[in-house]
Amino acid sequence: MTDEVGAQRTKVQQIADDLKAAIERGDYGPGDRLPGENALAAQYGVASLTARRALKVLSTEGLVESKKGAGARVLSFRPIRRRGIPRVASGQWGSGRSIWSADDHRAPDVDQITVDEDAAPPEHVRDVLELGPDETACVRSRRYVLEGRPVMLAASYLPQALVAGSPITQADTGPGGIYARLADLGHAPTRFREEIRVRLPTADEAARLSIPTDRSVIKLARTAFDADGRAVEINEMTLDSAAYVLDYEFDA
Amino acid sequence: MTDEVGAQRTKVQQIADDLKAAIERGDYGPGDRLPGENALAAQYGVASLTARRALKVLSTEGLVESKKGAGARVLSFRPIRRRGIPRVASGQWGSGRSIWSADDHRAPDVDQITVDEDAAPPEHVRDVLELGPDETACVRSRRYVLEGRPVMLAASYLPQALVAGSPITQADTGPGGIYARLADLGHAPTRFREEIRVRLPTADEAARLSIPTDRSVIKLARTAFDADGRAVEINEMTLDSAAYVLDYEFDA
DNA sequence: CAGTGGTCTAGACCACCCT
DNA sequence: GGGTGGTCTAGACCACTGG
Repeated sequence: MTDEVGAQRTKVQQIADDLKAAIERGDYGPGDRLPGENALAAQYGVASLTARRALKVLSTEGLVESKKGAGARVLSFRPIRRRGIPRVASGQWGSGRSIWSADDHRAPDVDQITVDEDAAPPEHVRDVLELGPDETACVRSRRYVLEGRPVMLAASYLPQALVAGSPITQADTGPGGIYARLADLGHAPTRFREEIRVRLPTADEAARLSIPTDRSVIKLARTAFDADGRAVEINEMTLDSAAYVLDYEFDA
Repeated sequence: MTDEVGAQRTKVQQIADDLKAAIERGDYGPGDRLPGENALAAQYGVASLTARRALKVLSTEGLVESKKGAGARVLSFRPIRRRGIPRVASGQWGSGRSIWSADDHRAPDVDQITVDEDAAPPEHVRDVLELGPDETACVRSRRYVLEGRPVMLAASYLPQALVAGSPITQADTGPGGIYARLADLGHAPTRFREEIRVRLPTADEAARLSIPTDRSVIKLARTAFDADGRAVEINEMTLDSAAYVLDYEFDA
């Protein structure tokens, strides 16, 4: 007996596991359509709602994409590797193998770009940036799309008083991006903190990322500090949790 | 107009948002029982299944705990901050201090401890540890429980040939833990890589963590390299995604 | 033992896709 | 227009909790 206490499978899980195994075996390749809920219901002798819930599991996990009129189609899943700490002297360590295969080097498209002056940024942003009661923030928002698939939302907050008049308030920040411009202003980032949480997306996040509402997103907040220890930027990122592998490499 | 394309709310979302707002307002404090599905169904004029799905959203998010005979009770949510980098910095593990004391100030209990010789570790573990076809791995598995709530599973893999006969193969590894013993063996970890993924739990993981099957877990794989660049340990952690904030701090 | 949530069935209406 | 998934209703049985 291989029964595990508490690990008893429901019908939904049974069917979902079967489908996953079939995909893994290659019975269904990328772009192929899985059996519909009615076909599955007939095949397994269950109600169609039960079959649907099994399909829903796969779409929540990001293995398939379910569209209304069409069926559930298998996605070609190639996670993106995001290196949190830039490589320095990578030579000998570059050969260390990683646990999960994932891709680098694919440049995403960027759209939905907005640059605004925000008089009322979130409270935690005000706190970390140490904004006075009348101070505003410069907010740079954008969306990253890889191979037609939205994978990340990002919103950078900077003290408006610090960046007013600089290219940071323009759509195009020039070579080197925001950090190079902060350096021009005498506030080059020297230290970073990244904080990671996982939660369900808001309705708006789910819509902009084109993910089901029960697919988790990774909230990744990076704070940049200048040499004086002042927080000069907060970048709040929202990642499709099925699309990313995060990577941090550091010395003891 | 504040209409957002694709952000239209379903009844389930409406009810779930109302309940969340009520909890946030303090209408329901930690330990309080939310209205049952029948009460909600009557109150909103919807089917009980619809009300249940709203409650399910909250339990997926970790705001409440739903038990069969009892209702859905509000949890006191205090996420654990796990500092990725200082917690393994040298000096922390040489001094007999436990790794967890570098984290929050709350020390978890550890149970479900097993130490085994595993002849067939997962393929990616074989690869990274560069195990030969006949080599085995030492697997140290345990579960961390904080304030009665399971929050993390962990399994460390080490080359059996490297650690055979050392305290690493014992339940109690002595002061400083695994890393201090690896240092005794001349393979002190000098560099670490942490890789982070998010996915749905397996039935077994969900059972051991006592979380619903649709609550995501964070898979955190830490690889430790010695001075020669050899991978000497892989620690595969499985975190309740609602219980943790991960934190990485580093210089530019 | 009454009430609860967990799972499942049977069937409905709608919006959307594809042919 | 037929088939699909998304949402919802109405009702059933079971396992478990609590008084």
